[in-house]
Amino acid sequence: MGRLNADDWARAALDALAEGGLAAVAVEPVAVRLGVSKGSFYWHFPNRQALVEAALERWEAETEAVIAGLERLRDPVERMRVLMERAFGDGRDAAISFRLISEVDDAVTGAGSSGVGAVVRRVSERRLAYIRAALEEAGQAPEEAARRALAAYAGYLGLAALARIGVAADGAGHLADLAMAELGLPSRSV
Amino acid sequence: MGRLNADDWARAALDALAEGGLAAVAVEPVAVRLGVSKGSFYWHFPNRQALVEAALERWEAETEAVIAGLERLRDPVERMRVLMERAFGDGRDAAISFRLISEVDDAVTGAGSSGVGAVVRRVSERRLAYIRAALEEAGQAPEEAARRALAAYAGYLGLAALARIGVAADGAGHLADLAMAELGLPSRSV
DNA sequence: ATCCTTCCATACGCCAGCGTATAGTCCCTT
DNA sequence: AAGGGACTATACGCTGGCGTATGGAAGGAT
Repeated sequence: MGRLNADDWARAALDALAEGGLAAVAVEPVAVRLGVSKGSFYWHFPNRQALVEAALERWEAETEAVIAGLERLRDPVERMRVLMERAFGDGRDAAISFRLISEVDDAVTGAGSSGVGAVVRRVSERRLAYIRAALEEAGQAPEEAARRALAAYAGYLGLAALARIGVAADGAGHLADLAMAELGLPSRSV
Repeated sequence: MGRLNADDWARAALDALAEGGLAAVAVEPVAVRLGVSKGSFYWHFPNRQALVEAALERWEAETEAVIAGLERLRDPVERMRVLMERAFGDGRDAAISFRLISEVDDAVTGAGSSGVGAVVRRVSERRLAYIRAALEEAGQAPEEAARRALAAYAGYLGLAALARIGVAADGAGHLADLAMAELGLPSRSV
């Protein structure tokens, strides 16, 4: 592992975030993870805050990438099925999402000092809006779509949390089917 | 606020936990919250770990108290309705629950150094088992009851998370009805 | 071959929180 | 009133993480 660039640090920071939460996105620990000293870090970034922001940026970009990938599917039901299977198959994103939300700066909705709140809120809304849109495209009334999207995404977050402590068995396909049912969509091709 | 006892500290620690997560259950900050210096703390407790455990103990006891209260209701459907209204009306317990889960010691399922994992797992299972039992008593098949209980509790956690960042409007009664539907139970007296 | 840019290591000062030691203060008992 | 137990304040050393300063190495350009 030769020289590093800012992106290597951002990637490692996101990994640390998934594993240990925001507190783990710390300069010295991540430096150890990269087998390097923090002297390297302060070359690429001005401070720790910038590292956190870089990790969040990557996370947000991943959401956009997933959505962009789904857009190639014409059938909204198919899009949701692929999304659910992907969502419940991974676990990494759910871990990040959940941790981020729970660690949003103490001031509940207020403009947190670190700006984490804004990103988390933006990404959450984006995902909900995307699911809502797909459900409406599939023929559901706006109100019903909103309700189901919220229930499904909340379930996604909660399930990830429970899976993390080993309470919910994380059978991938099984959970995806359950989520599809909650969305009011058929699990297999009509 | 005269002299303090260990219970005062435990109560304050649980408050801190609800607001700022495990990291906020720190000796000096809680001392400030109590308007006292940490000299007091180390008289009542041997170390910080003991304070965390005391807070967790209180939290677990609250769960048992709620269950004990529900047991006075004969109809399982009624029990669940009261539980859901209480659950979605408060928000404090949900905040504690999902923060605790998300902050369980980095080693995912492993025996965490602080023992937080064990308590969280125990409480989560207890709640799920209680809901499952009520659903079965209400006539649902074991498998269905397990599925619905899990979905409802996961939704509870996720919704609390989303409400925290202001994404899900937290209309109390509305959410309770939604949860009852997810449990496959009627929202109002038959 | 030398220089300059890029990247990294080491050493330092700083702060917050943990835990300890020590010296109180208040109140209750006798 | 004197003594002792219950509770608290203050001061200290220690650790981990932040940020700075400074001095290299490594490799391409000339």
